[in-house]
Amino acid sequence: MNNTNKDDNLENNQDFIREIISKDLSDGKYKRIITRFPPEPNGYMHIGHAKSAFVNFSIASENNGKCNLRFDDTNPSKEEEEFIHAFQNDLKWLGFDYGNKVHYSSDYFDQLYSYAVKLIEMRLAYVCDLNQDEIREYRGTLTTKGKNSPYRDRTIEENLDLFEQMKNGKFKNGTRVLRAKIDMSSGNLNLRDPVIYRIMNIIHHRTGDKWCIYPTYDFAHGQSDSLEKITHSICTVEFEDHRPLYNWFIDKLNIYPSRQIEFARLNISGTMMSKRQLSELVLSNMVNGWDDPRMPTISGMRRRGYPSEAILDFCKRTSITKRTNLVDLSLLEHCVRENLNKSAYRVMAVLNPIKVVIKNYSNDSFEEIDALNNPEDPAMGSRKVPFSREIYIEREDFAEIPPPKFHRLTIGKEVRLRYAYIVKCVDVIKDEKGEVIEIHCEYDENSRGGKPADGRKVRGTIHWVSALKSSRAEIRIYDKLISEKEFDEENSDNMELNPNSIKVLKNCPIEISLENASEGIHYQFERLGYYILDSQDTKSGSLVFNRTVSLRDSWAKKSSFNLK
RNA sequence: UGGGGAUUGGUCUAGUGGUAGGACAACAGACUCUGGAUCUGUAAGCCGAGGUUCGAAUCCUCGAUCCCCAGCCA
Repeated sequence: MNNTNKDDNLENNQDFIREIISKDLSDGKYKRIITRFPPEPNGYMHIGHAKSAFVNFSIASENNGKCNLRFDDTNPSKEEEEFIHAFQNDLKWLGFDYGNKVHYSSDYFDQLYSYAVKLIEMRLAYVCDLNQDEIREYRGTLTTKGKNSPYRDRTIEENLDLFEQMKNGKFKNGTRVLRAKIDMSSGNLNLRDPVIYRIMNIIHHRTGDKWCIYPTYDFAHGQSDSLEKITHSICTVEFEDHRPLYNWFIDKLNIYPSRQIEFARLNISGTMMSKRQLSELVLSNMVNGWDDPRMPTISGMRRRGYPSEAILDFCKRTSITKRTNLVDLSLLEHCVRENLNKSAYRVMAVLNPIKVVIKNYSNDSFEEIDALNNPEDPAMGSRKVPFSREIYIEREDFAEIPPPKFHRLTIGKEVRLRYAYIVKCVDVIKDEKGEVIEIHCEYDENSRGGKPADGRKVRGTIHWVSALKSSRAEIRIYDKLISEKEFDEENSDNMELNPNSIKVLKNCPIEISLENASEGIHYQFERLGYYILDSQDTKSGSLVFNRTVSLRDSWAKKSSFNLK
């Protein structure tokens, strides 16, 4: 019984946010939980967003509540329609249900404007004529207090009039702002009379030219939460010191009290998660668009072949805390492999081919060998793979002078060609430089299917592709985007990609059944890794495969011989 | 004497005064027609110093280190 309890506890482990919510529910504070996922449409959705969406959507659904998708579109200078569509597409692909209503902060521009007027009327906001530099000067520094703006004590009437003129486009960009009147001596800089409306003569993607003043994040986010009756507004820790401001507006405006709760953002080794850096990669063409398979974007991962279930599983495994973290990429890859191992079709392809001639096999014929589509799941059936006198194998699978414990092909030794025959290497042919260019073997005709008739053990099994009857493909191998473990956010000189982040192999022999490969199907190239057809660059007759992730390779690690 | 947050094996995390547990990574072995998968095992941790207590990762005190904040970005 103790054991049972212990197991239950382990499974029901609650993070601190779920604890808060459970308590709020049991205290009767709320009847129904409403969360929100509030991306700014200024880039594509990435795995960090996915984590946040996962937290918000799953907490809502666990409690029979709902989660609103809300685009935080208060800054028309950065936001674009394209990103809104892309986000919705990615969200759907991941399986998040945001119902049929999409919310926008811009839905509340009218309401927000009247909140601002209300604040002015309460003497809690004022129009400030200081320019940007002056505002910064007056704000003080981290260790010194700020001082009051000379415009802080304008009359309500004057403020109302000026604010209306701001709205009516009477002033140029940057000449005036509306500020909340709080406390210029606060230790929290967010409370030193924060700007809540700024003049921007820019067309908004949804409201067009209706507005030339736009609310800032601080003035829009909390009130939008409140208007949607969001019970728990979950965001990342860098907003922690905005919370007093968030609460200040709710309090002064006397509106529905949403509660902001912060948790640490997700970081993954070998990649970067900042929207700024990611868009820089795209804009500078350092990568090939937002859906470049090396990108940590959802569209990049999809194109690379990461299944949505694996991404969700990863989000679930990286739990919710406030600590700064750097999750090892290997956890994500583990989730991907675990998912794909069960579902991917096995096929054979050779990345670095060398020709093998089977001297005692008839020259002019080929035969069809049965091969399992997935040994993990016999229900996935089998297929025919053509076998012939000339085949390709992986260069790494042959060694003239084998290192210790080498279970592959070497002169005088036997190896099994997967699903086909046992072959023994009898000779090699070298070029002028002494490099092996062709391997000569003899096959055991009584080992069809890979089973020697006399039952002898053959330790090594290698993959192969018929030279007579096969196809060709371009294969793209990816590695981590950046080589440094972490790198400086602000220093863009540091934006150096891992030079090996992509490797393109052309004209690789692949099993002929792959000519019918279709988009979105996951394949395991046996002994190599998981691959998927590239959705952008595959044309009929010219196949391009992306490596999703390699198979774990305990030999490569062990063997200094094989180190690349 | 600015404000806010955090600190458990290499990494992520559980623990809420009573044997520090899990996952990833690593290592060793078993098994195997994928050196895959699977299985078994090994190593590895409470930031530090005091205190309270029969007993402290947990409570108290002092200290250390790291992260965030000086956008009219979010």
